[in-house]
Amino acid sequence: MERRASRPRIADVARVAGVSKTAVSFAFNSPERLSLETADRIREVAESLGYRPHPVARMLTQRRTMALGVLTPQALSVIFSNPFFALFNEGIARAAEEHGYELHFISPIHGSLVTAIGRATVDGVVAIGVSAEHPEVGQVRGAGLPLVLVDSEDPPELGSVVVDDEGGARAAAAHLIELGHRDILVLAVEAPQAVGDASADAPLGPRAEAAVTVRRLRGYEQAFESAGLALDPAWVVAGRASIDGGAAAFQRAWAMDLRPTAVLAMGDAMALGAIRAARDLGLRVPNDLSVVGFDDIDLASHVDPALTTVHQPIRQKGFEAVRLLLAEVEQPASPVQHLRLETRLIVRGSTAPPHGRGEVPGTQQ
Amino acid sequence: MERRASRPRIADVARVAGVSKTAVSFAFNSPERLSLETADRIREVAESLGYRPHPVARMLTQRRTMALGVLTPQALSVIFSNPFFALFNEGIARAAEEHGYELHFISPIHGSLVTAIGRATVDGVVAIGVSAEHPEVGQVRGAGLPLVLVDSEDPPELGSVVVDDEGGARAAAAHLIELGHRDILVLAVEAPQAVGDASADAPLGPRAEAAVTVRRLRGYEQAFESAGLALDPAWVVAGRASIDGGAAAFQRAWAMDLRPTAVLAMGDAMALGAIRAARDLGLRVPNDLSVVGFDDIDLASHVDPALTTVHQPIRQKGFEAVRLLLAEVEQPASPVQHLRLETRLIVRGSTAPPHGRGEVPGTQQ
DNA sequence: CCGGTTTAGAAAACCGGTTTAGCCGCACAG
DNA sequence: CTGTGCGGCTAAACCGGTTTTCTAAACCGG
Repeated sequence: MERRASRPRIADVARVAGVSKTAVSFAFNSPERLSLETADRIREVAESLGYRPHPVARMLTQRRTMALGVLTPQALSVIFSNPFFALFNEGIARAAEEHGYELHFISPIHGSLVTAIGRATVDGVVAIGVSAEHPEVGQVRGAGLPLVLVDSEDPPELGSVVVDDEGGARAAAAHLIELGHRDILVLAVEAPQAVGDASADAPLGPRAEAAVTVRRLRGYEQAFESAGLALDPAWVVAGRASIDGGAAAFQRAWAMDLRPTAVLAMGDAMALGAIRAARDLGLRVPNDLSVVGFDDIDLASHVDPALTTVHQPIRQKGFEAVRLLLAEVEQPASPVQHLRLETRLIVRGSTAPPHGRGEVPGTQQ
Repeated sequence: MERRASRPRIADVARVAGVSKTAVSFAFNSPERLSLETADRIREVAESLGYRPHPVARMLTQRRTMALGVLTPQALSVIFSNPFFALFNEGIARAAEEHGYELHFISPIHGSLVTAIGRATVDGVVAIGVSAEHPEVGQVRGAGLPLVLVDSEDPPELGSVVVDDEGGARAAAAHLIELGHRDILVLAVEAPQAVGDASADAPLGPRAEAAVTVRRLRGYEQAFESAGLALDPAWVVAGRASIDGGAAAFQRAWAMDLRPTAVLAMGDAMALGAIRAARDLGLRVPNDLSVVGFDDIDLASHVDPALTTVHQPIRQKGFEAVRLLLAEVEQPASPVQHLRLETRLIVRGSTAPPHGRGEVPGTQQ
């Protein structure tokens, strides 16, 4: 058995078959330009040698990679441990495989997104958590790659997919107000401290994520105003967008002597954290404290009580982003498209009137 | 503003700077071979033109891609929605980014893993759910790529990372037996029906997953035998490895008039499904039914009651697989390595003595 | 039997870089 | 004054394919 036999090249096949490289290439790519007999013989030889065209060489000549990039300022390991991305990636993946494209994740390498982009061999990029002010956007466009933004519409000449964060937030706040709550704590997402260290090349995600935070906050405010109330900035506490972050933020608020009857969390993970912290303080949810999340991750419907939250179509967001991107990739002349998807409030078991006033829904699945 | 200006090539930089392509290349890769002055001037010109070496061309000459492949027989969208893979990918990602490698997911394209592998531009591959009998293994090796197997040791000449499935299963069964259970239902993972259709090129995952199933089943059996009992094949029911699959399997067993006091599920999702189904039948967990899972996914400790399960270090499995792979990639001479990681039983709230006999642990977090 | 069109395949250019071999001019040793 | 070594850079080969251009033989009608 042949050991360490380095991969056969097209020239090897040509030599063994007694033809030119051209003929071998034709045998695979345009067999009609060869006699049936020759084409068959070449393919047979190729098979026996275990020949496969080298994918990199192929990309170089064809100027396509048949791969799409998913650009995120977060580290890869974060992407995969985050339930939001799990859904988003699922949508992205479904669209990509439907069209026969592979997926490459473009995330900081040794802390640098710039080098990661420089290495990416893709035909187009979907970027999430990134907008105009990021130098990365310019770099991708400089490379001549189509780019579709998710959760940002900022450079308006780029394709984009966003959701109605404002409307969703408005509905969430209105729901609590309608139930009779007045002392409402808002848990905002704080900008994560970049990726590990403040590396030389990038003030990363913060601002783009901030945009989402701002939109949701605006939605909350609108609901307050519509009800003739005002959102006291002292009742807005920021924390990391995780279970622990939510718990910590709630505890901090409690320590500041805030005694809310309800919580508006900007993410389900934070909401779950708030519930945990509240329970540790002896509060019952929803009897003593109502909690509304945001995003509607899978877990939200599986906890007890099931979480009232604002649903946003995360899978679909990924799916559509790839769809728009592929339109640009496959017909470069086509106009960029903008898409805005709806959000909607899903009332489950974690909200009720304050202080046990009125009926208590309990666990209504 | 320059429109559609196609990406500058190295020749453009050379022309503008009045030097050869070689000099430009040196300016970036071996500046010491140029006078400081020339190197600076070239870099300046390159910068002003927005030049970036074309990554594909670079890969071709350097014969490295600085990317690793994650090979799975499952569709990409499955990978991202599965909590097991979420943890596995997290480990993989952490190791890859630590070493400055990108990650490419190699999953069936239009149902064919073979074409996906043919397109993959990577320096090495980690394969999960795949073993000797799969033609894909041969293809990867034929391409001259280092390959590390996860959850299989079958072609022994390949690097591998496995966990002690047998020992974990033994501990799980022993735990139930010790609590006094005798009527124990086993929920096995059934082979998923390939990817969509029975496409021409691949009898995919089934057999490799079956190997894990077999190992766990053997572990259960061993515990039974050690206690002088026997595992009745009629009490082994197969189902899909999901919450719904677990629920369905439990219901099927119930319909067959099996009345277990405990369940050994080969995955946490199945265990959760069994719990749901049992509750729907009016059973209380753990009072009327004890349930033990396998894997210890994140969710396991967050449900109520928290799930007693066999912990396997999934993140670590991914991390170590990449570590072994990189050793082969970076020093091709190095010997392949085999790693076996431990599993351990984690007793939480979903198990108790049968029929409320003895004390009831309740929710002990 | 001849000029023109097909057909089958080869030669060469190309994709966009890196790398090897080598050239040129200058300083320095003999 | 000549040979040698070296710094600084270039020409050309190369990576492994695809694609364009070109050629020789077969075919074809008149």
